[in-house]
This record gives sequence, C-alpha cells and structure tokens, in this order.
Amino acid sequence: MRVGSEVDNGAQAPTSDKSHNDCPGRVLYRHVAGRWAGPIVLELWPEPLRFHRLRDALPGISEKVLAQNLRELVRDGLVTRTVEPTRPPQVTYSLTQLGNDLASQIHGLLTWVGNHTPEVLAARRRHDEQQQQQAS
Amino acid sequence: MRVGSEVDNGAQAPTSDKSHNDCPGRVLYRHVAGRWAGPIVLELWPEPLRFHRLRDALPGISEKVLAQNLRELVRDGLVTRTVEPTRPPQVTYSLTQLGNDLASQIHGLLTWVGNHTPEVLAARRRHDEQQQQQAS
DNA sequence: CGGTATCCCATGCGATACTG
DNA sequence: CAGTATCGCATGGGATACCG
Repeated sequence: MRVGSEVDNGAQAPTSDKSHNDCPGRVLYRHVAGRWAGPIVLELWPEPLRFHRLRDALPGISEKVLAQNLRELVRDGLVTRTVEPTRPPQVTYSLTQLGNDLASQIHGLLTWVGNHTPEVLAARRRHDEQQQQQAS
Repeated sequence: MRVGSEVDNGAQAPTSDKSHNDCPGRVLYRHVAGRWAGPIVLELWPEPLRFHRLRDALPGISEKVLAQNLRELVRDGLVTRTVEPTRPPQVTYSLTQLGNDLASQIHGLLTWVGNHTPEVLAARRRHDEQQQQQAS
C-alpha cells in the first residue's frame, strides 16, 4: 500500500539500450519459445502442411497469429513457403534443414512437458497443501 | 502471486471453453518457455545459487520477476528453496531431479539458438533484400 | 483457399520504493 | 541479504470482418 504519496512517474525508460536486450539470440529465443512457434514447427516436422491443415492441427490458434508466425519463420529461414499456382492456389509450408534441427530441440522440450506434467501437478498439489496448513 | 495459476479465463473467451486452452501441459509449456524460466533453470544447472547471485547472472531481470519465477518453479517441484537461518539469512536455490531433466531440454534449445543465430540473421538479411527488390 | 485489417484486452515485465 | 508492494506500459494474441 502506497505509503508515500509519491505518484508513479509513468515514463519507464524502455531499458532499450541494455545491450543484452537487443542481443539477437535473446530475440530469437523469445520468438521460438513463443506460444505458437514451437507447436507450429512440430506440426511441420513429420511432413509439410498447407495453411488450413496447419490451422486445424493447432486448435485454438487464430489465422492472424498463424500467419504472423509463419511469416517470421520464413523470414528466419526456418520454413519454406511454396505456392502452387493452381486454381484455387495451394500454399505449402515445410521445414528447411535449419528448421528441422530446431524442431528436434523443440520436440525434446515439448515431450518432456508432456511426460512430466503429472509429476508437476502432483508437486504443485503437495506444495499448495503445505501452504494451506501454514496459513491455518 | 498466483501468476498464471488456474483456469481463470477472464480472457476473451476463446471460442468459449475449448479445453485445450486450460490443458495443464499447455500452461506448463507457457511457463517454462517464458522469458526467464529457461535462463534461470540453466543458471542453476551447474550449481545451486543464492538469490542475488542468480540476479547478477541474469542481466536485465528485475528482482520482482526473478522472485515470481522462482516461486513458481518451487511450486512446480522443479527447484528447491533452502534457507540457512544465519544472520543475515542465506537462501539457496537448487534444481530437483525433475528440474534437472528439464534443464537438459532447455539447454538443447538454448544452445541451438546460440549456435544458429548467425545463420538466421543471414537468412533474414537475404529475405529482407528480396522484399526490398520486389517493392521497387 | 489463403490470407489482411482492425480493434481490443490480458498478461508479463520493468522501474522504483520499501520491509524483515 | 532476500525479498514484497505498487504502478503502468508494451506486447502477444484473440475475435471478427473483409480481400485477391
């Protein structure tokens, strides 16, 4: 609770010049660890997919966000976008070699999460119960 | 602080109740893939560290966010918090076995990023140049 | 089919001040 | 030393409508 009546002076220096924040590796990590980049790459791992197939494989994603992520992945050389000039047009996304390497790392992380979520939930329950007891 | 704790879907009801959004694995992934959880776990991988040591090892993190992440990690059974009742108190954070497993996955992803950032940057430059040409 | 455009909200994170 | 409290922005991402 606001002890001193000091008003927060809203201008919080964006920290923008701290060199480690602009570090490209940092930025790239933030992207590949984002909410959807990992899952998308994993979907493309076994086989190339078209836009709507990809969307359907990722329940909950919006087309906007899927498109954003794909654009970024293509730009970063992790995914290839191939257009078949048919009618209607077909656009296929596939992993590059670089993207393939990344996929194996993502896979490791994501399957770890899949395998150990129950243990984490159990630990969490134990922890919360102890907190409960201490509170009482 | 109850960060991302429970369901609590105050968010803009993503098509209402799509169960996959509340899926514990999804939530856990969002956490370990967050901006700092990965780096923190990696710092603890070689050896346990105290709060300020950890903060200093992670340039740019605020104490608030470090504390938040550590609390969550402890709650999830990935990190152990040990208090030495000396004067002044010493608090040491170390990985559990579960946290150790996670660390190796994170390590894979983070070192991949470290090793391949130059290639990504090169790809990005190539891509941006092509866009430039098409625009003209 | 394969996207963009627009609008808006929830959440994460940073900065600063204070406490046991 | 090891945190908590408070405030506020920036950003990612969701919903919806529209375009080539």
